[in-house]
Amino acid sequence: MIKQIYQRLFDHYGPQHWWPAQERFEILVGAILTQNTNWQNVERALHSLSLASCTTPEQIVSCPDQDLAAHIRSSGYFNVKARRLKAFCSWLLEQGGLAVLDTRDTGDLRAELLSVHGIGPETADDMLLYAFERPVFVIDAYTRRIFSRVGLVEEKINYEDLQCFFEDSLDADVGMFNEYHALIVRHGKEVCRTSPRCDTCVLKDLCAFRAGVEGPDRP
DNA sequence: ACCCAGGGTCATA
DNA sequence: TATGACCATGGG
Repeated sequence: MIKQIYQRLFDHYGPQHWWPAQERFEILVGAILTQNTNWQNVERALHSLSLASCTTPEQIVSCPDQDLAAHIRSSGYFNVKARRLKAFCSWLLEQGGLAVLDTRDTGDLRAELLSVHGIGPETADDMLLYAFERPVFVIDAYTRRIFSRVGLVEEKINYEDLQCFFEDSLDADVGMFNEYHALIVRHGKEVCRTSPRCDTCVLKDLCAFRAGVEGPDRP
């Protein structure tokens, strides 16, 4: 069923070409900036960082807090995210850079990322999948919403359990994990929002909701 | 005027 | 361990 849903989303939306960034470090920065934030606002912040020549770990750690916060202003939570960016960049530098981290075991790397201030499970997994190209399935609010709505998992399922649900059901394929998560976000943005609009949904027949009619076991 | 967005931390009970 | 407050901009 999980593979069939992937096929349907892919057939309907096509390839999403994620992560929308050019350099690996930009992916890592974007993963922090996009926390609970629209990607369009993140792009402005990334552009602003670029204009300010604040595009390397060294430049970010040496940038005054006030200035860094100003550069990423458009991405929201700018004081919080400025501190998180600095924490991540100083960690990255003390680890010896990306090339060193590339040699690390995926499980160890994930645990170390989670130990950095401001990096939680989703941000860590974004980094692991899209920047380190490890076969880790990214979970987000859309994933939980879509897959509980089609009745495959409980609505309150926790992050790790939902992640295992995907990773146990699918081949560990980085390219497919990349596309699947991107498709879930795309689908979530277009159709499956907080209030169901299943009339135009590709997963219409699977969803507990129907257009204008509630499912029998749903409030 | 509302609600939401590609979360995470910290303080409380 | 489990909720709730908090962070904050920009678009619909």
